[in-house]
Amino acid sequence: MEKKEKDISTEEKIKEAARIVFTKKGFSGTRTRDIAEEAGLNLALLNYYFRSKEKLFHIVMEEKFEQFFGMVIRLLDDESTSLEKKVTAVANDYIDMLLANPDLPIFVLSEIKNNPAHFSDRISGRLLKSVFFRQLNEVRPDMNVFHFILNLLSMIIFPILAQPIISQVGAMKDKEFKKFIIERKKLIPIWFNSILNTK
Amino acid sequence: MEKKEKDISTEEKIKEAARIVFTKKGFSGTRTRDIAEEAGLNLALLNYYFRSKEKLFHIVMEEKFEQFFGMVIRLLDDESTSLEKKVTAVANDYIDMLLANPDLPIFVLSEIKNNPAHFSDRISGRLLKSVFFRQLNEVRPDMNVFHFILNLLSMIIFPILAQPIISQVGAMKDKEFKKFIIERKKLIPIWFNSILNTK
DNA sequence: GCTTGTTTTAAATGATTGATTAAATTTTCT
DNA sequence: AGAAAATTTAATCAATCATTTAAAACAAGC
Repeated sequence: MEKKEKDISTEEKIKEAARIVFTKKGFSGTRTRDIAEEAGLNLALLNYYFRSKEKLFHIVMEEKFEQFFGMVIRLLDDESTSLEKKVTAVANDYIDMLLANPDLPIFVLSEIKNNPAHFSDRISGRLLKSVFFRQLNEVRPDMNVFHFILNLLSMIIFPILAQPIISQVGAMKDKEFKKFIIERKKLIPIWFNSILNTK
Repeated sequence: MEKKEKDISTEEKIKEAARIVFTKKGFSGTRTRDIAEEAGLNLALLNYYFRSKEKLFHIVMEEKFEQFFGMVIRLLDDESTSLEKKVTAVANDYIDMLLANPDLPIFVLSEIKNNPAHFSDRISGRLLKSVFFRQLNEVRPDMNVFHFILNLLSMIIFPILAQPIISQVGAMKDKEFKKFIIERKKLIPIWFNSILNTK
């Protein structure tokens, strides 16, 4: 008759399992059975709580897109911090978040690619015209600011995307890789500055 | 009784269609029917010429991995060119190749991620210990060369991965984007040098 | 403890998809 | 032309998968 309180609700268990499996395997690589199994629940419960695989996916996807873009947008669209502070903040916080969620970038990039409509206007509107853009434009009015922002994001995100290759090549073990990425927190602001000061 | 010469063989038609569909949708997102349709051929022909979806995929995947890694390895493992020449060569040739094959990077990264075993030793062996690595190490013995090579590849590859986002955000139209990427052929060697000269 | 509404389970259903088959057609060689 | 081989087609199979159903288990209020 009424909602009972458990340690964690079935609905939330399903969502959590869906987050894990969808981000790891993508929409088409995920079977609803994988999610039920990951959640330790009966398969029919997925359709009982969420009407379909698509609906459940949509919920997870919106969350993940917000996670991927939200932090970087908030950090870059801050009136109160300087350009330099922004770069170090993004390098520090964003790298930490990506290390904790290594499946996130490829998931977001893949799913936007096979269905750009997923990318809500709510997010896209905030990406352009951030304070960061204005500040960059003051320092280098001669140049397309997209080059710089893409350089920054490239240097942060790409190594995370490339980790499976780096592992497979045997270049680094997982522990080493993490140290390597954390090193970049310090280095990226330095590199970014030298790029910025190159005329 | 014997192989006949046609304008293009059925086998090659299937392979070409498989290249297109697999690189666009990945293994799990591709239905064998999609490939047959793309090739304008009957579904049964796929299993007649290639024994299964997996086998056909494997052929395409090996080709694509070679395309993705082969060029950059050849350019970087050349005894006869200087470090600077290598950077400009990679920026020029690799960007051209990626512009012609925009689906390639995300395909390779995704498929290696969900099945690292796909990544053959033949390729992985060549990636490390290229001449480029040795040359970089001479210039900056104080620093992990992986930082530099990843910076270079990041700046080249990531914007291609991000194109669907850039389009969706409305930041650039397709023509603009291409011009933007081509601009980077000139800029990346400059940036890379300033990174390299930063102590 | 009985009723009522909710949650969970097991089983089934129907659609999709990779793979096979057998017959038909075309090509190749003599 | 005619036999043999290769290619193509349509029909079908078998497995997988998302979704539905119906009944069972459970909780809450009286």
